[in-house]
Amino acid sequence: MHKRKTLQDVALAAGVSKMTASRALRGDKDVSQRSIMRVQKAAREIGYVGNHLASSLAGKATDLIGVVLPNLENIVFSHVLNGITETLYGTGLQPVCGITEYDPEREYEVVRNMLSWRPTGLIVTGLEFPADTAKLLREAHIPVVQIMDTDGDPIGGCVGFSHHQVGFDMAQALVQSGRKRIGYIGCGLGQDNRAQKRFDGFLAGLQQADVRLVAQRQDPGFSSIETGRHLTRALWQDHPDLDCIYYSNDDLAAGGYHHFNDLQIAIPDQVGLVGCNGLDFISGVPGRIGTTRTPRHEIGEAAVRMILQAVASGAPLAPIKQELRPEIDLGLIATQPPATPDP
Amino acid sequence: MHKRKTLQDVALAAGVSKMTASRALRGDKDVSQRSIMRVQKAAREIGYVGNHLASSLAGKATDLIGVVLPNLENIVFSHVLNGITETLYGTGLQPVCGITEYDPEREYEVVRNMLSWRPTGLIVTGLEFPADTAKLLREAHIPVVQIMDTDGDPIGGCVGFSHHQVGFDMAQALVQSGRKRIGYIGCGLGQDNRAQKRFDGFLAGLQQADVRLVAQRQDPGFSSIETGRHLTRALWQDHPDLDCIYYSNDDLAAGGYHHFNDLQIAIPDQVGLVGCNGLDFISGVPGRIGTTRTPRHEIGEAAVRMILQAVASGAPLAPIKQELRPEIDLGLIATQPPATPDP
DNA sequence: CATGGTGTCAAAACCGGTATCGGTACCAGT
DNA sequence: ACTGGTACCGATACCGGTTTTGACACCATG
Repeated sequence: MHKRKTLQDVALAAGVSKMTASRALRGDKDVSQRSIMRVQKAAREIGYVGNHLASSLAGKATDLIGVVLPNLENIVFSHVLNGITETLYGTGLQPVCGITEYDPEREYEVVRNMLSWRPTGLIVTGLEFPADTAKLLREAHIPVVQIMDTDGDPIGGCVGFSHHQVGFDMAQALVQSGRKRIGYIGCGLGQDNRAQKRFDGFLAGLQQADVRLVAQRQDPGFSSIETGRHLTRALWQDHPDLDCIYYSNDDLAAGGYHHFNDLQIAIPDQVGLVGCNGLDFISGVPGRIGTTRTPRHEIGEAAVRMILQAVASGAPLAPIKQELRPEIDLGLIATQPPATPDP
Repeated sequence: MHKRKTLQDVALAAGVSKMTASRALRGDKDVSQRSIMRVQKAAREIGYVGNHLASSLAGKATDLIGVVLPNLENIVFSHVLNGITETLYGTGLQPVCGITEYDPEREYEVVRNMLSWRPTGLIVTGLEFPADTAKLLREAHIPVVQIMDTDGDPIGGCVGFSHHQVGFDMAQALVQSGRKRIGYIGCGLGQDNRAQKRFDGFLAGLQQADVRLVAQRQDPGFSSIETGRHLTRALWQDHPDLDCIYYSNDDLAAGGYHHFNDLQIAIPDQVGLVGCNGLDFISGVPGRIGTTRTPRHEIGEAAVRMILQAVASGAPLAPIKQELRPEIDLGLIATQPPATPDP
């Protein structure tokens, strides 16, 4: 077994005590310039790499920010994580990421595991948690920020947007632009309650406008372009009179886009497609697919800022909601009425 | 300041010693069933959450696997990370992820920071490292696995594929399928030397087939569908006689696809598009865009297995390469000769 | 010259666990 | 009754840093 270099070794090599070496490396005061030089030189020469375990244990505070996300295949969360990472860069803090796969049990384990590293702050996804997980978060005594969703009561800080509102607004916008025969295609509703909230809001929006949802297709699995294509085919076969389809996200909408493209059905003239998230794909076909541009990167940023502020002030994070308004982009749907307008 | 519950508190509440409590919670032997029950009950009641810092420091081994990736916006690396996470799940080990943004200096910091957590193993991206970073890796005395690339000499384990070969094979395949007037579009060549390797291999493959690259367009930034569209427009304006474009990745190819779609130029009849990675988008337009399907999830899996094996055997990881062959899929290009064949 | 402040450093206590080792208590064998 | 083995438990010494405390040298001041 190899014996790693320790601070003691550095001190020995530099001819000072452990303490002085520690202070010198951390840039503490009360160390002579001469000692600093010698310690740094010694550390470099013997290839010393500090031990975060020891320093964090002794210092009672780590430089970790726990981030709990449901999934990383979904690029939405990658973007959030990126926002977090970028904002954290340079602050001396570091993100540690845990994945739950939308599994509450796994989520509990991940949160617990995070907390056992005594992080400085914690960012978790969503507002709803099982009782035991919520207990952990409440009693963590560190700043906790819940992200992505604002439809509910946060435990600590909260940054995101209302998915219900997003669905509602989109329904209203579609009806206003003249679409009346609207279908819905969604994925993973059982696991992802935010998609469910959007759908609920969408239905509420339609109802308020006195428009009925013509039909829907749902799939329990993860969303993908492929799935979007299949569901669209199925829905269209039964309801070729639709003038608009609302998808629970952009991946599915992209699948629909390809399907209608193959059929040479004009988008959005004959049928309008609307997704959610404003992914790269959407800007690849400018104006063709409507979407709600969600501020993913910004959510990551805001969450970090909330934590930084709480850490700086030393006060625990009170339940505060920060609402970031997503932006609806109907693209060409906004300007082009459906090809076969309602009588 | 709030005082966190410690093992001592649990022990006190359970009426046993700290040691017994420790053993009971970890499922060590030499503890009576009665003590186990009482300790577990006490721990639950006072809401005890272990301290990984302390246990790792005392136990001389963490349950961490460091993962160093250049970027997470790029879904390729998300997939790798997912493969790692999934394979690690249930082993008791946990991934910690660091992002370098292709910046060597930042990479050094990230690796150093990782090592300071004394992880059980380390997974890093790529084969080439600056001298100081390489030194860190060599002297880490833990299993190090380098992923994504096999064109070079690894420090420890190595899982990936040859990007040179991928480019080379694609060139050969395209020429064999009858494409002769070939252009190239790429991104971020300065930072991402794997894209550069593919390009080099591609050129070598063309040369061997006695075909000259007609033209190329490159952009220093990150790849995106938008960028692919712009570069394609630019390239096509100057060279409307191309019968094939090779893109450094699928995002760019998707941009090209949209561009030609708008122009109503037949794909792949008039111009064939080929990317790299086999992303979801490609299967969304089946057969229309060629690609090289890279085993991203598998790379993550294999890297973890290498580390697990090294940990189990206790031996340091010798420089071993594991080559995973990507799979070329030309789609319709394979069966449809270009519309205006070479005379 | 005594006094006190300042800059520099080292010894010791401590952070919250685990490894080690040496005890008890209890039972079976003789 | 004595021995030996086994199951269980706890005191103690760490792990590798940081914080605290205090000592010492040096200088300026009254």
